[in-house]
Amino acid sequence: MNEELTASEKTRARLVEAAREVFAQHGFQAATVREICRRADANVAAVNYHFGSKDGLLSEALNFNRLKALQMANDAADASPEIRLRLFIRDFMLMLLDENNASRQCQMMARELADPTPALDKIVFEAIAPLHEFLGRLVTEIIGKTSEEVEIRRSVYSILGQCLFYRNSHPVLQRLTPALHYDRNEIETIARHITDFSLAALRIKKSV
Amino acid sequence: MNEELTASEKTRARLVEAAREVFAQHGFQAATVREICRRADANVAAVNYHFGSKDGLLSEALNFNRLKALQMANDAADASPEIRLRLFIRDFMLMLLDENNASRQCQMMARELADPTPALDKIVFEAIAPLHEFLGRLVTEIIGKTSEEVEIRRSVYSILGQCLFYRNSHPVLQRLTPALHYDRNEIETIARHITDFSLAALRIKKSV
DNA sequence: TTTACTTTCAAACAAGCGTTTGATATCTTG
DNA sequence: CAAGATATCAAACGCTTGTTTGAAAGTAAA
Repeated sequence: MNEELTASEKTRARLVEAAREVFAQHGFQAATVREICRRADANVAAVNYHFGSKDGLLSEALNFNRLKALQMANDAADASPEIRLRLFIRDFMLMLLDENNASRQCQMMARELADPTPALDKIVFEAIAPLHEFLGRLVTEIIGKTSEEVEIRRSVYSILGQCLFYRNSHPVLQRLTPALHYDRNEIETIARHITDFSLAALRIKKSV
Repeated sequence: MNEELTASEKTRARLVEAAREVFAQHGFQAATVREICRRADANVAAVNYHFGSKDGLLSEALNFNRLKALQMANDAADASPEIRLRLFIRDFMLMLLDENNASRQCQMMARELADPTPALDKIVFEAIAPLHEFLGRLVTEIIGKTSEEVEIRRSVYSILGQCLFYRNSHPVLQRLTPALHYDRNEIETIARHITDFSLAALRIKKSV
């Protein structure tokens, strides 16, 4: 995979990968250039040489391809909106929570949500706005087009809020139930719960 | 109100109040003692003189009385569990979102959830664990005692996740819908939505 | 008023941060 | 091979952080 890359390009790639790990784990502000370089086995000056600044590295590390691919695959799926919602929540939670996840962009994203950084605008308009619109369409399909837009939006918030809770409150949940760890089974069970909970709520709205 | 306090006690009180503002706004780590002291009109050394350290100030600033009072009042209310859930979510959201809220402990708490600090243990065991248990009892009353404990817990997470979303994702939501601002009406509408959404989902569980 | 104690203050400290520097090593190319 | 561009490195820079210091100001009791 790397045999066609120059040494310099390898360093860049290692830095980006290490940055994703550290940003996802600590958040942008708490992450330090020195730790990123330590993990990437690179010199402290490497970040500024290759990316200009810590901000530049963040921009480069942000990549929403997997999140976009997930939505496109879901749109293409030949299934009812209820089943597509179930599918999406499952895939989304796997992205959010799987600790062995190679693509940590989603985790980084979740971390940035509460903590504005110079890159928040890019995150919001390239990834979050489309994600909200995607979920809005799905919810509209489920409860029908008669609902007001603000009601659709609040339902999207209810779904996203449930999903993000497991990530945002992870340190707390781990203290409350020390045995907790997110293996694939656990994540899928959580996703099933969120889907059942949300679909039950949406069905009521539909019938109203 | 302050006429019985010595000058030293007044300084302490100003520091605690300023700390609550700054911690709630920026989070513990991003908050600086210099800004706290500036707002409290005190010298930079005052924090360490009166509280030993920034951590000590955080411990002092944390105060869960309002959150506890809210739960006790709710327990004492003579109403169905559904109505008590509605009441709680409304009061909780008013605490979480009201920008003119005099008691910012809840906002501070919400900020700490994703960002472990030395005070997280205190927050978790003095405030969050009781809050989860409180909601667990309420949910149990609604869906009946036949449900498994883990299912109750996940429903509590679904409710809390919806509530906290509006706070945790506030910077994002404000970029997505710039007109957004949380006045009392808006907060109560949000609380109503979360309650309706959650009760609809819980009723399904009840009948299963 | 004097004495002892408490509280405030400007200044400095040590540590950590992102970033810059200039020399050294490593490639690429004529 | 030699020369020029590119990449890495240890070291330092300027800044901010939480904290400490020792003197000055304020307070209270004898």
